[in-house]
Amino acid sequence: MPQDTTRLDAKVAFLGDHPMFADIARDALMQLCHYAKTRRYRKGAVVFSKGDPGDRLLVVMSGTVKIGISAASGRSTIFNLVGAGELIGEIAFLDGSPRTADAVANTACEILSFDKRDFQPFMESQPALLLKFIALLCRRLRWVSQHVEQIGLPDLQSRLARTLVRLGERDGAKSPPGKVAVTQQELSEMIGMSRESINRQLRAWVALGWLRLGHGHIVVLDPAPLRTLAAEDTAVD
Amino acid sequence: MPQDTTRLDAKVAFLGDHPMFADIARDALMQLCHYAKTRRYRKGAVVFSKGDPGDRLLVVMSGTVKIGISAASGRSTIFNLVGAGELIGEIAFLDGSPRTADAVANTACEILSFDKRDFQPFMESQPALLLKFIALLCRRLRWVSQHVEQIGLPDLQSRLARTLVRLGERDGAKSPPGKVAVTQQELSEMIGMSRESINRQLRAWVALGWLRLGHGHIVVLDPAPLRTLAAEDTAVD
DNA sequence: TCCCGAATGTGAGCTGGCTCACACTTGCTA
DNA sequence: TAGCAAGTGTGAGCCAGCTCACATTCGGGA
Repeated sequence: MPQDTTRLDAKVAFLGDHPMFADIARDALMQLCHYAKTRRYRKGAVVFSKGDPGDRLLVVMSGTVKIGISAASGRSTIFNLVGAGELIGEIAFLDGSPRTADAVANTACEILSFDKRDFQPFMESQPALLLKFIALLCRRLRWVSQHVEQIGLPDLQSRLARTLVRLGERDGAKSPPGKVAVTQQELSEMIGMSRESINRQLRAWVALGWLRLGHGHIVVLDPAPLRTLAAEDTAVD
Repeated sequence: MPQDTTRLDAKVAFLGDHPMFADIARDALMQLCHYAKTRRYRKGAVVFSKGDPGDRLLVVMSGTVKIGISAASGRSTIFNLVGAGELIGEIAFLDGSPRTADAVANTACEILSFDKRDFQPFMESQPALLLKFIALLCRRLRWVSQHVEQIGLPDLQSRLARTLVRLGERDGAKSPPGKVAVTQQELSEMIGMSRESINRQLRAWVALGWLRLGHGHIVVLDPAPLRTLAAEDTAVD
């Protein structure tokens, strides 16, 4: 099956470039890729839902995925927006309990998945990989903790500023520096404040020349004053 | 030095009972304990501060420790209140970056600490221990993620209810079932709402017979209605 | 090229929770 | 056992941000 070989090659190439898997011996990687499945999702498709068994580890190959919770009331909270190269669903996968959040395709995307049955024995035979997972979990914890910090920030201004800076630091190194691909609706769901209020604050910052707004993205022109606003309690060192 | 032997025995006994270290061979454990230091802190003492190098792994032997951030403005946010047997400082320890939060003794307490120099080589030679750390990090992530979920809950009622239920599930199995050792001030710092508002809501629930309030603790008499209030968006299964 | 849905922009009230300012209660400790 | 600090209880006013209700603008398909 030439088709399968091609796809296998694509998977091996992708993972061989991935910081998480790069150190793994080529033949072990090929072995692993044999078991990995890729699947395409259209925008808005559900990748997994809160409560599902966490029996697969997923890697985003292209597109972006929204990790969050949608309440029955229609209200929803976004924990994280992840892009190509990022692992998702690793928590439930690693500790064997049900998924704690929903994952929804934010754009059309392609996702690689490993079955726990195949991946776990492999993982446990590779202490180096365990260490990578530990590093990944630490990174996630830091990210989520920063999120919790904002609960302490009382006003919209600091919360929004902090979120923009945080997103900017993570994604802003792309094509136009400082560009963050996020809608105001999404910001609202990350921060927990209304879209309207967020829009008003963003406009105010545009007037000051700190930002530029576009459809579905924001360009941070001058991160310095935002960082100052966000600081407030990072006055540690 | 008989003194040292006694203390060593105490450490070995403590760790031997600890779920994280119980599986480790006795002699390896003794080896490890040789390097471990114990230290007492009085109430309010700083165990570590945000920005410090994360070069030690700490285990609370007695008392409770507050993990959080104190802002320059006096405002502070509590991430977690941890008690005897719990590890603290594991994130910075594991990923080698500075501490992301402050740890302050909430009561007088005794804390065991491992130096990274001593512990790391030991850890990396024990894949089983790595898996335990992974499990620990997953538990932490779940805890913190639940915290983030509340950002989405708009009103004080649901946020407070959820936090009480969450604390109750964790600590409530103690002597009087449902007793949570937390002050209203602490609740306020965890939830990010004012102590006064929290007090008013708690009183309302006392009037309904759901709670009993004491100095420095709350007894949840009837968790069911609280759980309902907290649910709102956990309407998954 | 036209259309449609998604995203953004903006005004006008209303109100939950904040702040400030106190009194009261409890339990430790000297 | 008196005193004091920490924790709790409560009123009054005010305002940031919410909700509701639209208009507008963009961008991608048929």
